[in-house]
Amino acid sequence: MNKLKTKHRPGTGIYAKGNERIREILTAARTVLMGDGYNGLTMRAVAAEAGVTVGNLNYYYRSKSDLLKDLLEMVIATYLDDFHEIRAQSEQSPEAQLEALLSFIVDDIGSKETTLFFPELWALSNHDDFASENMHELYRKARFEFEGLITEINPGLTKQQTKQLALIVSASLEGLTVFVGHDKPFSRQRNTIGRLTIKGLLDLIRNATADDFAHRQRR
Amino acid sequence: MNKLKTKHRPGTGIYAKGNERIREILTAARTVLMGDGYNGLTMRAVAAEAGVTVGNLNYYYRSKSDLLKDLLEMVIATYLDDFHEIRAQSEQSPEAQLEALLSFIVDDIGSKETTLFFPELWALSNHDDFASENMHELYRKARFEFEGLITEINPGLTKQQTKQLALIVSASLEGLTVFVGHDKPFSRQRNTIGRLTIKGLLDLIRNATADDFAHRQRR
Amino acid sequence: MNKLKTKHRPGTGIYAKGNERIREILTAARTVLMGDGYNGLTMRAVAAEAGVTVGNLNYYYRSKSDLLKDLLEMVIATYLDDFHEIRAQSEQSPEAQLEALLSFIVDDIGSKETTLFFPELWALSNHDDFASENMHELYRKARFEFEGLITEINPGLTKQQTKQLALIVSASLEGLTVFVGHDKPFSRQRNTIGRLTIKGLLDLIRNATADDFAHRQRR
Amino acid sequence: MNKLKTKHRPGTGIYAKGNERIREILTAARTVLMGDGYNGLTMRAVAAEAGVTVGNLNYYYRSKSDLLKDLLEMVIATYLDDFHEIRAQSEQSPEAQLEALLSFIVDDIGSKETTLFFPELWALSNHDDFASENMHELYRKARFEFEGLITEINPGLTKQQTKQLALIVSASLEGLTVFVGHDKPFSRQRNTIGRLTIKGLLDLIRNATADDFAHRQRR
DNA sequence: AATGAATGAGCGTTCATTCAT
DNA sequence: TATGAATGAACGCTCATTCAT
Repeated sequence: MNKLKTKHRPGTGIYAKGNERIREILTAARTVLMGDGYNGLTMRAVAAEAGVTVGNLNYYYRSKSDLLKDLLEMVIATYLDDFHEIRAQSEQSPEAQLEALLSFIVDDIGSKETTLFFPELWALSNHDDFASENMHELYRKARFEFEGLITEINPGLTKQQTKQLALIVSASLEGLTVFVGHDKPFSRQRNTIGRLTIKGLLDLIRNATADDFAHRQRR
Repeated sequence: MNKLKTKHRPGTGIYAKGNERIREILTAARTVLMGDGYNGLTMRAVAAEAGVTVGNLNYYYRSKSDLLKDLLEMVIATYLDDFHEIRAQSEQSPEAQLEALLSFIVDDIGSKETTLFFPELWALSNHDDFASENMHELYRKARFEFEGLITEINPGLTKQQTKQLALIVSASLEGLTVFVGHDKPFSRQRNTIGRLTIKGLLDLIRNATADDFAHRQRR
Repeated sequence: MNKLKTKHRPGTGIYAKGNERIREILTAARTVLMGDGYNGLTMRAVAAEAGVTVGNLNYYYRSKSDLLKDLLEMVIATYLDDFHEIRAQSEQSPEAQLEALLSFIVDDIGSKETTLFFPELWALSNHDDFASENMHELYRKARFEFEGLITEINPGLTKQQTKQLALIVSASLEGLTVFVGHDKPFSRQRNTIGRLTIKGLLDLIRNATADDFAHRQRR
Repeated sequence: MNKLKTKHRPGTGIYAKGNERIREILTAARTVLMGDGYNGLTMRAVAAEAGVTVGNLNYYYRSKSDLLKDLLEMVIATYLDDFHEIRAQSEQSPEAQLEALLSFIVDDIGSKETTLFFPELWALSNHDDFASENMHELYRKARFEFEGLITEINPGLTKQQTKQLALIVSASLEGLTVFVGHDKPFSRQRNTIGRLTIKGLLDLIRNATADDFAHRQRR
C-alpha cells in the first residue's frame, strides 16, 4: 500500500549494510532538521551526525533535495503509521473514538519531535512543492480518519460539510503546536487546553446543521 | 507608547534619506523572507531587492541578525496596529465584536503576507530566542483583546479560564493558515470554514463552565 | 630644525581646531597601532578611537598611507626629542654619559609604548619603504649621539670603526626589547640584564683595537 | 621527540597527496608572510601562491588561525633543527664552539628568510599568544645550547647568572637583524660587525663575576 | 560502499575610499 | 570642518557537489 518512492541513488541501499546506512542517514537528517531547522540542514551536518563522510553521503543521496524528499517521506510515513495503529485499537462509540484520536494528537503535539518538525514543514511547504504535496497528503489521510467518525456522529451532513468539519478539527489542533507544544509557553496547560479544544470541536460536530454552512453575504 | 528599539547601526538613518533607505531595506527584507523563506534571506538578496549595495546594507545593519530583529519587530508591529484599529471601530454586543475581530483575522489569513510570514515565524521561533519572544508577545497582545470580550460574554469564568479560552481561539484560527491561507488547497472555502470555526469558538465561550476546566486523570 | 613634512591633506589643520583634531587623530592612531598591531590599524578603528567619523578622518588624511606616514613621523620625532633632552643633562665623563644614555634606553624599552611600537616598526620596515627610511633615520640620529661619546672614550678608532661600534651598541639594546620589554618573560630582570649588557658594550668600546675590525677569511 | 601537534583539519593529509599539499600550503604561507607581512597573509594569497583553490585551502585548514599556527610551528621547528645540527658538529674548545654557534646565527641573520620572518614574529608575539609562546620556546631552546657552553667557559657563575648571560647573547645577536640583515643598510658589514659583537659577548662571558650581577640602587 | 581531495559559488562582514550636503 | 550615505573590492569561511581511488 505504501508505495514509497525512495529518492536515494539507484543501485545503492541494495545490501543490508547500505540499507542500514540509509536509515542512519535519514535519522541523522531528522535530528539535524529538528535541532537547527531547515536552515541548519546541511549535507555536512547530516554527514557528521550520521558518522559518515560527505562523499559517502553524496553516494547515497546525489543531491540535498533528494535527501530532503526521503526525509520528509520517512517522517510523514511514521506519523501515518502511528495514526493507523491508534484507530485500530478503538471499539467504542464514534464520539469516544474521535475523542481518543484527538487526544492522541494533542499528546503528540507535546513531543519534541512534533513541536520541532511541523513548523519546519509548514514553512517549507510555502517554498517547496514536494514538501507541500507530501504535507497535504499527510493531512488528507489524517482527515480521512476523522471524516468516517464525523459521519457516524452526525449523519445528516453532506460529504463536503463533513470534510469541512474534519478540516476544522485538524487545523484547530495543529494550531495549538506553537502554544502548548514541547517547551512552549503553555505546555503545562496542554492537557486542559487540549481537552477543552476537543470538547468544542465535538460539540460543533454534533450540533452542526446545513444552515451553518450556508453562504452568507459579507457586509 | 511603542518603544521600538531599532537595531540599525547607531548614527545611521538620521536624515530623511537614510531613514527612507532603512524603510526600503526592511520592506525588501520582508519581500525576500516571504518569497524565499528564511533560508533565502541573504544579505545579498535583500540588498538586491532594495536596490542597494551589500556594503550599504551593512552600513545600516551591522549584522544579518540585527536586520532580522528589526524586520520581525516591524512586521509584528504592523499586525498590532491593524489589530488595535479593528477593535476601536466596534460598538456592538460583545459577541458581535468578537465575531468581527475573528472574521478580520480569518480574512487576514487569506492575505499573501500573512500566509507566507507566519509559518516562517513559527519555524524561526523554534531556533531563535528573539523571534520566539517577539512572536509570543504579539500573540499575548492579541489574546488580550479576546480576553476582555470573553469576560463580557461569559462573566462566570475565572481569569485563568478566560485566558485559556482566548488561547484556544487564537490557536484555532492560526491553525487554519496552512489550509485556507493564500493559494492553499482550501483557500476558496476560507469563508465558510472560517465562519464555522468562529461559530464553534463562540459556542464554546458561551457555554463553558468551570467543569470543563477540571483536571481529569490520564489513564 | 625639524622640518616635519606633514602628510595630512593640504588646506586642513590650519585653524586651531583642525590642528588639534590632527593631534587627536595621530594619538588615536598610535594607541590603535600599539594595541592591535599594524594589522588592526584600520581607518575605522582610528576614527572610533579619536571620536571622529570616518568621513572626517578621510578629510584630514586622504589615505591610510598618509596617516601612517604622519603617525610614524610623530612617534619617531617623540623619541628623538626624548633623546636630545637626555644628552643635554649630562656633564660627566664620557663613559658616565654613555652609560646614562644607554640606561635611559633600557628603561625606555620597559615602557609599554616602546615594547609595542618598535616590533611593529621593524616588521613594517620590511615591506614599506617610508617606514624603513624613517626608522633608519631615527637610528642614525641615535647612533650619532653614541659616536661622539665613543670617540671620546676611545679616540684611536677610525670614523668607520666608531660607527660600527655605535651600531653594535644600538642593536644590542634593541634586541633586548622582545625579552625584557613591558610584560615580556624577563621584564623583571630588565635592570640586571640591561646593566650587564651595557657593561659589556662599554668594555668593548674601551678595549677595541684596529685588529678587531680586520677582515678575516671565513673558514 | 618532536611531538608536532599539527593543526590541519583532522582526517585530511592522510594520503601522500594530501600530505604533500599541506607541505605546499605551508611553504606558500611562509613565502607570503615573508613577502607581504602578516598583513598580507590572506587565505586567498596563500591559496594562489600554493596553486590551490580557497575552498581546498579551507579543507586543509579550517581557519586562518590554524594555518598560522602550523606555519609558525613549521618555521620554528626548522630553525631548531638547524640549531641542533650545528652543535653536534663541534668538538673544539667551549669558546670555539660558542663562537661557531654564534657565527652561524650571524650568517643566518643575513638570509632573506630570517631577516623577513623574525620581525613578523616579534610583532605578532605582541598580539597573539600562540605566536608569543612558540617564539619564546624557540629562544629558550636556543639559549639552552648557549648555557651549557657558558658554564664550561665560566664555571664560577650561578645557574641564573648563566641564564642571564645566555639571554644577553641571544638578544644582542637578534638585535642585529634590522641593521645587518638581508638587504639592510649595513648588510655588507655583517661579517665585521657580527664578529665584533661576538667578541664582546665572549669577553663578557669570560670576565663576568658575581659583582656584575649585583643589584644596584637606581639613583 | 567508502574515502579524502578538490572545485567554484556564495555566504556574512569589513575595508579604504568617495561624495553630497 | 564635519556629517551620514554609498561604493566596490576583498576578507575568512561554508556550501553542495564532483571525482579519483
